[in-house]
Amino acid sequence: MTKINAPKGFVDILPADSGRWQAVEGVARQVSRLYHFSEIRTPILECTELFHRGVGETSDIVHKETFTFTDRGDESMTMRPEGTAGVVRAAIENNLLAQEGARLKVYYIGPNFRYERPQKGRLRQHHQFGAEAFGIAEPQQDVECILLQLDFYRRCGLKDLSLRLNSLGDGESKARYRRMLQEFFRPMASKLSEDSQRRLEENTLRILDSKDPRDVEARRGVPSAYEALSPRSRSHFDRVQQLLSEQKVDFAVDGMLVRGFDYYTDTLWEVTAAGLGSQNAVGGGGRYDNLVEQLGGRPTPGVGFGSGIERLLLALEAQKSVPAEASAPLFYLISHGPAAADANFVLMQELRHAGLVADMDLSGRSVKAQFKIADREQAAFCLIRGDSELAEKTILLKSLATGEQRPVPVDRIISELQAMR
RNA sequence: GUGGCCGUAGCUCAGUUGGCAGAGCACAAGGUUGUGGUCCUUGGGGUCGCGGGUUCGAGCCCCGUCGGUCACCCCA
Repeated sequence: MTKINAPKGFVDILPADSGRWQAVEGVARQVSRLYHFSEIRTPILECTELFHRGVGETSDIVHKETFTFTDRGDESMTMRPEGTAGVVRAAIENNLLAQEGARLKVYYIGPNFRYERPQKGRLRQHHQFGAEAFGIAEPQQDVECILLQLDFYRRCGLKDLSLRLNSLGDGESKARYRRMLQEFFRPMASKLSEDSQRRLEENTLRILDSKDPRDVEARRGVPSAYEALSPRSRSHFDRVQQLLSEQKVDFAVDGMLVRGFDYYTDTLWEVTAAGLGSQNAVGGGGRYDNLVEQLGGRPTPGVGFGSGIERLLLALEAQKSVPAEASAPLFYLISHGPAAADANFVLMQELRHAGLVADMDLSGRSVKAQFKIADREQAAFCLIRGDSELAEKTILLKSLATGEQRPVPVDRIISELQAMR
């Protein structure tokens, strides 16, 4: 039989790693609760139309990176490439934003799918912790989302991160800036990279964050987005910065920061971290005041972020602070002979019912082998029984840390163990 | 979609001008007839990614292919 592998860019999260995932997810849930965001779980599969209307036809993510297929009913379906569009769809569909003045603060943890070539920090299935806040257009809401995201990193122990901020303004400001850029770049179009020459008409803003040296050179003296901002967008962005400063948050305004979704308006931000390789963004977000209306809801402002779990774990690993969930001590039962093994199998279940983590060998291995397993599994204590203990109605309690052992009457063993837990 | 690098034991890797496929770790048994970690002995493990070609002979050379990885594009 030929071996079957996971699809390219899809990876297993193995027992050796799942503790780290649980730790990080635990922090996400805890910090979300503190900021009074509630969990929402939306489907992984959505109608393709949602992402075309939401994320945008011209964005690369929808244009060439979606897992899209036709289902048995001839409907075009797409594995979600990001979290926001589905959340907005769900909020509209379930009338969570139907009332005037409706507010909604939600978070999610789950997988996203993008058909790309894998590299360090990039997979075809990756996981994000994200949060979205609807109904508040004030800059305070942008800042609350940023603070939530940074607090998440802080509680995970992530150091060495930097927050970059930009504003492309509302729809009119964005269109104005786009025209300014086209006028700026057109006279020197031939000096741009091939990609950027194409972008000039289709996706002008993207020229700003190109890494190609020719583009870096060409955009010297390029007008900043701030110049194109409407007075309202300008004061919104100023206020966001002011509020962040009041919170003593370090940030840098980066006029070259552009993000991949078409729906962003006004504020957008990105957090980068050390140790991630070339793909160094650990999370990013922004405001999307037109998205709810675009997807058929009542006009409702929104702002939120998404943060990559894999990249966070990579960054934590690089800085050598590996999160781990505190684990309860393991009690490993050791049997000499089949009669003791039978008795221990019964006792093991009593330990578990008493809330103690217990395990034992079920394959009749030698006592020595059982001890080796207990050691490998990092058991805290061994409970040892043979014929003589059975006769005396005792069991030996041995600490694997100190090597000390003493007999304990079987009918008192559970209360003894609970006392030292 | 494009480019660089890498595929040999469960893991990390050696393998000389083409000449009997190896080491360390891990795993198993024993040293100790009822006691782990350290130590010693022994043992099981291989389609050298796959398919062709050159050759008396290929892990090694050539062609193709698949997979992995890093980078570009783009993004978490």
